Amino acid sequence: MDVAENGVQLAHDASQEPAFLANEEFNQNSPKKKRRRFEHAGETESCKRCNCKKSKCLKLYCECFAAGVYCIEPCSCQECFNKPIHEDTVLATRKQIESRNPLAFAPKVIRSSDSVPELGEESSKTPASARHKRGCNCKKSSCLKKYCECYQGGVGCSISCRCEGCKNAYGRKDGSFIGTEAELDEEEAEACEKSVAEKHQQKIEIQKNEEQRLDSALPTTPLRLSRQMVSLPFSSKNKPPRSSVFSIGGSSSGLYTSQKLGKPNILQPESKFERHSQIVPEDEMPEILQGDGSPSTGVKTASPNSKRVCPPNSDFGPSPGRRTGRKLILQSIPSFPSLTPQH
DNA sequence: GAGTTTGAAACT
DNA sequence: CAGTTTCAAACTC
Repeated sequence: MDVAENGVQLAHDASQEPAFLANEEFNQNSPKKKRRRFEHAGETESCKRCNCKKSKCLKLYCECFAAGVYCIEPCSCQECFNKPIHEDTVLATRKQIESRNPLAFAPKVIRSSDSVPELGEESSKTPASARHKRGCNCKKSSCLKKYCECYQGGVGCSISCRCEGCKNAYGRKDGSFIGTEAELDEEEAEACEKSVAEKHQQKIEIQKNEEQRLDSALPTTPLRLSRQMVSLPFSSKNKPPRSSVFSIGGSSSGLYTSQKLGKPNILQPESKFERHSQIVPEDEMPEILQGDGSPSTGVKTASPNSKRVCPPNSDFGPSPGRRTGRKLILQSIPSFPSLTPQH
């Protein structure tokens, strides 16, 4: 039924709406440019976008919407309402969803190196350095495919999962770690590993450095925010920064950021995340975690091929923003900023 | 590329 | 809260 309608009622609240994405209006309704995920081919620029047909991109089914970003050109969605033009609808809908589930837009994968929200106990058992917020409910995939949100996020299953026959390579529900991440790396590890395995194993050092910086700022905050969906490659290509370049858009970071600083952050106790988004100068640092992070550090990724895959949510939640080339780290954006109950 | 499978999200 | 339906991604052919 009408999602839009329902949402509208709340719309007035949207007045606070932050800057969503910068945008103009991109009708990408053209079904022609169907571009699935980054599959194998165009990992370069088209990392991933949604392909919604019925949800109008106003439900969590839509990855863009779920991630808190507007749909942009590469999307192949139809009847998309997840655009700046329909800002109020989007915000209203989000509110509605959040009212139902406050954590709906929170990062699904929570890095719990040290601070585990609630599943603290198992955190010690699970090897993975992160955990899925709600846990999966897989029955047939054995948590070995991307159907599994835990697996997809590169994290192990935890007791919160209700999966059956869990074989999650990143860590099973029962705590038995399959151990060898090596296993992973054969497969798509290439993709994810960059975020996961690699991180855990090789780049520990770098990670430390980085994390110190980032984490220090946000101890508990999921980094998922660091979505670097920048399509900067245009810099030289001169591709018109179609509004869609959400990201650095100056005012908008790509997420529907409502920067109400005083908001009660559910996950983030500290309300002081200013949007000092640390933007990594792309000129200098193309990709931090990417693997090729910095040659100088020497800790580079082990992957022979420097294929940069853009994991949907490598380690931080499904981020539509793939690390295309450079990354913009906005650590400050509240994960589910958008609409916090203003009361 | 079309069709199938899968599990989250949404709905009842 | 549990069962069912809807949905879009992941996957297979």
